[in-house]
Amino acid sequence: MVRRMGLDRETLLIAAAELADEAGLDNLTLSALAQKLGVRSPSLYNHVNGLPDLRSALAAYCMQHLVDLMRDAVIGKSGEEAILSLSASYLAFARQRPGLYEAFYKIEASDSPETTKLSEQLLNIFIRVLEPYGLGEQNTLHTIRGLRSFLHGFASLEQNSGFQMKLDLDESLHFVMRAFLKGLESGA
Amino acid sequence: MVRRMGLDRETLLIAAAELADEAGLDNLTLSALAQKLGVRSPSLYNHVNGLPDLRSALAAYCMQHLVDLMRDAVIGKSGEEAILSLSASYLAFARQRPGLYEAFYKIEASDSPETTKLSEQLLNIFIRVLEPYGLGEQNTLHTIRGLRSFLHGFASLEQNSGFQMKLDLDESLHFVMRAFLKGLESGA
DNA sequence: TATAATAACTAATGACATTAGTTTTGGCAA
DNA sequence: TTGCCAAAACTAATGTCATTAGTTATTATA
Repeated sequence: MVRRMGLDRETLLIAAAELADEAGLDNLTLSALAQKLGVRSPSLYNHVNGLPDLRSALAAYCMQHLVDLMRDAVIGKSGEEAILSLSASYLAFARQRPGLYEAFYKIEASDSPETTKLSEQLLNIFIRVLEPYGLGEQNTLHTIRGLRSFLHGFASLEQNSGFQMKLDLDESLHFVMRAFLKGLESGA
Repeated sequence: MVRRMGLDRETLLIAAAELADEAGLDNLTLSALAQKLGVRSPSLYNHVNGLPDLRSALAAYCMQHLVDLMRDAVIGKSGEEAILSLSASYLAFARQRPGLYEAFYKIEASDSPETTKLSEQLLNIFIRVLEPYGLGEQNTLHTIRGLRSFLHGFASLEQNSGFQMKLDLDESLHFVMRAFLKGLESGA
């Protein structure tokens, strides 16, 4: 049952992610990808349903990375330490894989069962990590929205050179996160 | 010196912004814009230096709106009230003009003297509004990075249907902002 | 009214994505 | 080993873009 010859979806995705990281998601074209893979571009349609499907697949691929990374980041940690570790990992990933991260946040809308499932897994990590704060259901969800917004916004501004100031990025992250968590503790 | 006939840059930008709002920035093509304006697409080059220039001009146009809006939002207000008002205005704008907002954050890098100037104006509004908190220079800048990240991330997730949960968006905004500001007050 | 500048136009090119139809190839059953 | 079938590659063609070059029309002003 296993095809030995030619491409498979996995290697195609890996190459696509590399291209996106190198040149930006906008420059990930089927032409360029085909060329990188030593193939004519219509051949890619045997593995991927056009450019939209490729981008959606990249988003899922990215989310899978993020889930693994973030689970790893909180092992053996709890409370503030866990949240800070998780945040730092998130931003480090966005820095290392800018094109892949771009694919993730330019889809975001759960456009496939796979991304929906991964979204839930991400959500659950946040919920678990916030348990020690005892915020209650509603406020936990508000808090998660806050954390996701902040992390995504920070990553996005970083990518688009939105931070011009000569000021250490990690210090900014740390300062802001500590302030927010302190506000949470003091009972919002 | 004033040309009476035909297009000018202003009406072109307004039409472009409308198109972007209706169909998303990706679907703002020179073809579509020309058609909307009753003109052939090469004619647009008399007013705009290709698509990249158009998008950059839209970004500046958006920033000008934002500066005006945010200045207006804090008139007669100070402290927490001013910051909450400013945040709400920012998000309201992103909701109302999604395509225009997209142009803004997909450029962001100060790619022209105009956007650089507008960036500084935006920055100064934040600085002024944070003065009552007496955070000192460094921490003020960290805080501004936090606010910008959060607001941008929130707007971006909202636009990409990143918030699936049945949970009021304005309440999330309010909860998160209050927690953060509380954390700031308690001396980070 | 004639001229110079401006802004529209047509035509052409090249990069894409995508589709249809054809050929090649490799696993598997006889 | 041989022949078949399905998968995956290919070529050819189409249509949509952005962009450039070169041409025509129009308007303000001298």
